[in-house]
Amino acid sequence: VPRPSMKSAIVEAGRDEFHGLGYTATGVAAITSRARVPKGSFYNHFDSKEDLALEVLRLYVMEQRLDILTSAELAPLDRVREHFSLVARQLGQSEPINGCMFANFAAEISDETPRLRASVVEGYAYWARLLADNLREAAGPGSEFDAGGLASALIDAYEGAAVRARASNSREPVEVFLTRTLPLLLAAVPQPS
Amino acid sequence: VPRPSMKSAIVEAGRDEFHGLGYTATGVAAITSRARVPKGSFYNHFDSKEDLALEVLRLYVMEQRLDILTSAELAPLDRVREHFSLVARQLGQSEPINGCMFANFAAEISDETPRLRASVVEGYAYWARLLADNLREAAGPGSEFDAGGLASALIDAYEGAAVRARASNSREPVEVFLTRTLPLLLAAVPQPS
Amino acid sequence: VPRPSMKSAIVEAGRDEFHGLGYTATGVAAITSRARVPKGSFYNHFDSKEDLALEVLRLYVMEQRLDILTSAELAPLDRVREHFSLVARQLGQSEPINGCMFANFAAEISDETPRLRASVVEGYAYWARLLADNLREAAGPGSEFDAGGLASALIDAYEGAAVRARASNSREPVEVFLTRTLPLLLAAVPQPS
Amino acid sequence: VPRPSMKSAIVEAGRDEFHGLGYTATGVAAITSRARVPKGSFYNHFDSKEDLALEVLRLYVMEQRLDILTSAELAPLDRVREHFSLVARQLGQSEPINGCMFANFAAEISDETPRLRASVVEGYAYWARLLADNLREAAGPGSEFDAGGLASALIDAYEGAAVRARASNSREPVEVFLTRTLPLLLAAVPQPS
DNA sequence: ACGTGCGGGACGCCCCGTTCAT
DNA sequence: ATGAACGGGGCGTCCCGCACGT
Repeated sequence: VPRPSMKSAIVEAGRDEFHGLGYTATGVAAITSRARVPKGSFYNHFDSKEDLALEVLRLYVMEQRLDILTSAELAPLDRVREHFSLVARQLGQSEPINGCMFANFAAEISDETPRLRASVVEGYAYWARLLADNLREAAGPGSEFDAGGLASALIDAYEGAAVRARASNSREPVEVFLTRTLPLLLAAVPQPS
Repeated sequence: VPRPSMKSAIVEAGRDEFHGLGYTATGVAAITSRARVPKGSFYNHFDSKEDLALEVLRLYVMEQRLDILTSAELAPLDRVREHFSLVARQLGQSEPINGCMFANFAAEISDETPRLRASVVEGYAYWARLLADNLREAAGPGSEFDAGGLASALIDAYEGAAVRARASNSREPVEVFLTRTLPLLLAAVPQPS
Repeated sequence: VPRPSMKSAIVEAGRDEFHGLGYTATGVAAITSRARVPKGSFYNHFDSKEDLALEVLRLYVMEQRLDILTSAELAPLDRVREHFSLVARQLGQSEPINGCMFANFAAEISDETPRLRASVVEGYAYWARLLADNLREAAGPGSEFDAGGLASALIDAYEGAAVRARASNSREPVEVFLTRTLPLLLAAVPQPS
Repeated sequence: VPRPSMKSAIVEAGRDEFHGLGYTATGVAAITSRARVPKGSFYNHFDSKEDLALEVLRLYVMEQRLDILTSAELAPLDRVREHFSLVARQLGQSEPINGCMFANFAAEISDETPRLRASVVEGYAYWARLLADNLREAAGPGSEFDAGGLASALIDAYEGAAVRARASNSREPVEVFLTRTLPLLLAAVPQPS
């Protein structure tokens, strides 16, 4: 069986088109065409283009190396470093550089797509929670420390690098994030004595 | 002198629509409707929607408080702090929060709009240059210091906060940036003894 | 009985509109309106207005009484006479007189519509070939005779009458062609002794 | 002053654009652009695009070598031969071949442009009258002979060759007309004994 | 009972021929 | 004499629903 199912083909095609062109600029026809699926068949699997985007975002979260943030084999801060190192390198590998799908969606979101907005916000929250847990663990018990704020700061810095990399189609922002921003921010984690 | 030009009305309407809905999702009809001009008048002033966006971006740069970055009355680092404080506060004032236009465009850019991409990249470069000049001046002569890298880091962090604020329609990312990220990054500027 | 497709309605409406107003002056909206189909349905069946015109031309060829040119019951020259008699009479029957679709398209053709040009040229060549075959057969074997040239001359004379009839909305050019030009040109066919 | 006046520049530009693209496909903007004339200035000189076309047609008649048809130095039939020889050669010289403007307009004409139709019909009638006069003179007094019919036949044959030449962008129809059709038709003129 | 070709109308960006006010 | 206003329309595409065919 060459294709497991038509639905997954649509999801993959939608993911790639959304990533490259953006949500609004991507048409349903472009998705079904890329997926080699009959045009009218789209709405058997998804109620709307927005529903497909929701599914795409859900899978995108699972593809990010969030599992590393709970790895038992690494120290908390090493998990964070390794996680960002992997996703940032991955960000700069595609040609052209399409940025982070969360940032791209976040920039396109408006009141027209409330479920998309909710999904993005939830994704950010989930990501921030995982990061904050590690930061808090690294700081050790008893230390007064806004782990949530620092987690958000890390995400923001990464997302900003992602959009700038997309716009310039350059890996330079990725390098800046990894060598400059990430170490500076992680240095703010109080070390247990 | 012919009739009073409606060009400025078109530009303002375009700026607001682009900021709120995004470049792709904004139709020319929505722009002319908001500007209260007939549809056909649009193309007397702009050859295409992309050309209007270029003009909107050009004006957006001029509206950002970049002048503060060359203020003679402030110390270099204070200029940077004041600049980001103003633009970040401004970012969080609109209702809903529409983010930074540069980040929004950056996330929508693809090979379909090469002139838009060039304009965004140029805008980032100009901004980074102004920031780097101040950081270098603050570090003092003779100090080994990658001012350009730190300037890019500052921009990335701000832009990431902007997109997250837009997605969540929340001022929290702005606060995180001002209270967390900005001080941490500026602390990396070496102080002249 | 298959579901009544709207494609044929579109083709017929396109044929009539093209014939009456010309290719450029006919809008897709006018076609769909005459065919009583929604606008978006047009592009389910044709990729462009030019593609519809190609189909219309194809069918137009089939509607011309070219079959008479291969009739087994007539002598070669009688086939030619009968063919032109039928198409010329048909030309003058519509109200108003819309001319020959080939001539009309030929006059509108430019580099903007290369496929249309190719189709018209091919149609002329096909027509000329059928005519030349009859002329050659009428001349008998062994006679030195430019059948192709005379076939083109016949076509040209007919097409000229068609455009003049269209312009003047008069049947007079048709009569001139049938009573004057056609006999004179056919008299040039050498008779086998 | 490089240009005698703006009006003549508009007329020349209109003539060339109409000839190349056709009346409907030619926009007023294309005309003023080619004429290097301000766009809004068009309607100072012409009440409408149709009025410009009327003027273009009027001048087109004057540019055809109709004067030869009244030349005192040639025999009547030689005048006709020379006239068609000149206009046909001229027809095949431009690159691409744009056909005869009369035929092109005739094919585009509909009830939407009644004045254009009247002008084309009048032009044909004038042309036919000049030709018929020569044919009648060549036939000599007292001969029963439909000079008007033959003149129309000549025009039709020429016009048909013109449209076919335009469509195919080939000089072959011109040659066919000159070497085939024209001699055959002129042979029908009765010679005075 | 499912999967899809086609229907369906609103809308995309852009340009039309024309008139107005300066 | 002209640059802009003006509204309607150009062709093509949007996202989506329906009803038929297997």
